[in-house]
Amino acid sequence: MSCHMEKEVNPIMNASHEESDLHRIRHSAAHIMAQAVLEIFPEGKIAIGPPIEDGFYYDFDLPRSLTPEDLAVIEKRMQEIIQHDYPFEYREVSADEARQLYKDQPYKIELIDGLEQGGVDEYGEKISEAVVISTYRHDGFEDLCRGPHVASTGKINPDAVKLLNVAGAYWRGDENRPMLQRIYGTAWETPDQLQDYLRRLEEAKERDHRKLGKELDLFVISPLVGAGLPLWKPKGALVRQLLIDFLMQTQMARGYMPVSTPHIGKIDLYKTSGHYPYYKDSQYTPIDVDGELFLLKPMNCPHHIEIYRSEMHSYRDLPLRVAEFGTVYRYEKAGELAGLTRVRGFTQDDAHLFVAPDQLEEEFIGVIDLIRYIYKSLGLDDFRTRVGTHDQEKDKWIGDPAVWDQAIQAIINAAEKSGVPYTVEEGEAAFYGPKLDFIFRDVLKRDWQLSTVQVDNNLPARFELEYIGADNQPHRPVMIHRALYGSLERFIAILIEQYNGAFPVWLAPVQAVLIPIADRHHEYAYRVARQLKDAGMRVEVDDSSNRMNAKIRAAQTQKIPYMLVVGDREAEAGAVAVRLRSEEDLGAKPVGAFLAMAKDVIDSRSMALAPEVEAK
RNA sequence: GCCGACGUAGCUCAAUCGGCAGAGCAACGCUCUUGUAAAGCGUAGGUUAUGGGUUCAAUUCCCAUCGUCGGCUCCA
Repeated sequence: MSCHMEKEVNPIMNASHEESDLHRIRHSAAHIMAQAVLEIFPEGKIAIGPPIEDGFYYDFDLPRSLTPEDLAVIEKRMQEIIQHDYPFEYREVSADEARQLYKDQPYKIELIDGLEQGGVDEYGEKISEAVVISTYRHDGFEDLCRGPHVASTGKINPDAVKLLNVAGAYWRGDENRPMLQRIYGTAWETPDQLQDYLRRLEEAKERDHRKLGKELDLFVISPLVGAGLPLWKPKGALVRQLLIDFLMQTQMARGYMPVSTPHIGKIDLYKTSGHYPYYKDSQYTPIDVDGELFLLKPMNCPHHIEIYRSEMHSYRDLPLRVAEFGTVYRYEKAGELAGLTRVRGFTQDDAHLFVAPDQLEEEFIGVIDLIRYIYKSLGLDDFRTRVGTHDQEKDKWIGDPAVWDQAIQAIINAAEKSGVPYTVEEGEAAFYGPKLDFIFRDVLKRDWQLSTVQVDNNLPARFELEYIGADNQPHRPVMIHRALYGSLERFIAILIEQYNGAFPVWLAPVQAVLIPIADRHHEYAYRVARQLKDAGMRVEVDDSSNRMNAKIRAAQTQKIPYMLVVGDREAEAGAVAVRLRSEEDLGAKPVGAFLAMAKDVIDSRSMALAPEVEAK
């Protein structure tokens, strides 16, 4: 539930390309790999092996763990099989024939049972009726499969296939079932495409926020403090603070009011809210304070509600918007932690809007507008939105269906009027109400749910919230939970990767570095630095004994937007020689002219470093 | 939590079969006073993640713990 959870959307595979050549190649490569593995481990059991985005995998139950050396052997054997150019032969079999064929393969038997009963297909997806059971055979290997495949193994380019890694995976994705070994591979039409893909993987590694965070001194995670509890170093904390200030200022201009609440609260608070005990598993053990139990807060909403309840409200007060950068703590299993994207303590840019029911749509429009403004300011333009509605069939939601329908309609109307493209996805709602999520696709083509706007009629009821209407009667407000950055930690991780560490000037921890050529230029460099600092810029002087070239290299590595070289000529002219991190040389400029240009770039939150120069 | 890999100086990495723990960068000192991506020389820096075990001898082999990475599961 949520008060906006940081939910991550995994890379989505586009299912509509089943018939494509790449799909066939990858599916066929999976079969060939399974053959090669079974040749090495004749007693091995095979599970499933589908194509996926960028490649394929196959799951095995083997007598021992696979090593990287095994992968090399398997890959070599795959290439031989490919070169033999065995045809793929399709045939249909009855369930009994299939069971006979795979009598030593318990996972296949389970799949066959599923196919026969019309329950689930070989990928575990629901199918409505019994399907034809088919196999594909090449060389001596016959696998249960609906296809399609390439005509023969030789249609695959042996130099465009590569096995990548081994990983554990539960059979049927169920943690109560056996852990299998999954081999991931990638396959393309040409060796060039494979090389491109491998290069993309390398690039992703270079952009990784964990690597850049270290190199740029943004944050550190200390095992002594604890896993999943990041520490912000001065430069990272500065970026974080700038993002907080930007959003808070923007929000206040739009009628939000800042509030601030503590990190713990009585367990009774969460019992009233309904969060406890249903979400016990992701909460930490309660703290005993003089015999009374307190929880580290896993969400901010109950605290905010108590602020609302602390006084009487008139309909004239609504919408009432309270906002806080609130740090919450949630238990994540050790193996799930990852850099800043999955942590145990994180800060939400949380806001709760208390509105009259008839204000819902308009308030939603306002939130959508705010989100789009912030995204645009940060250069995040590749996103889509999703209206999450309740699952019609399951009993996973609470409340009056008519109220749900009203809320969904309000959200859709707001999306329509705002002109944001959206999809409606059943079953994606919070259990207490529908929501609108903003899903951002990053430079590495991964999808992340960033912003979420959720309608809640449940908490107002549980806490018996009221406002006095124009009719002098008490009425129940509707709550909107809203997070824009979501988790500040995750958001900054995404920004670091999006910018590849090169923050726009207004966000750059150091905006300019003065590079004196010789010691005799230090005094002038300090004077210019003082002038820029007085104007509000974040400036450093590199007064090390290094050569100018080394200073430039250091600044480039730190992705500092402006390098201001000062030597005899500049000192005499009252100028700075401006080099941009994008490697453009703007030449010498009077200090005042540089400052005016930089201030303009900063104040406008421009993504570019200078007018007429492209963002980089 | 589960499967697997890994953990050596602040950072990036070496160290043959179990036989004296090393380099580059960074730091510090000295020299050089420099014009758009790394000047030269020197100094210092280590309980090889932590704890235990095997051994004449452990960075190396074994066990446990902590942490990281790739996945799986989970993500209010």
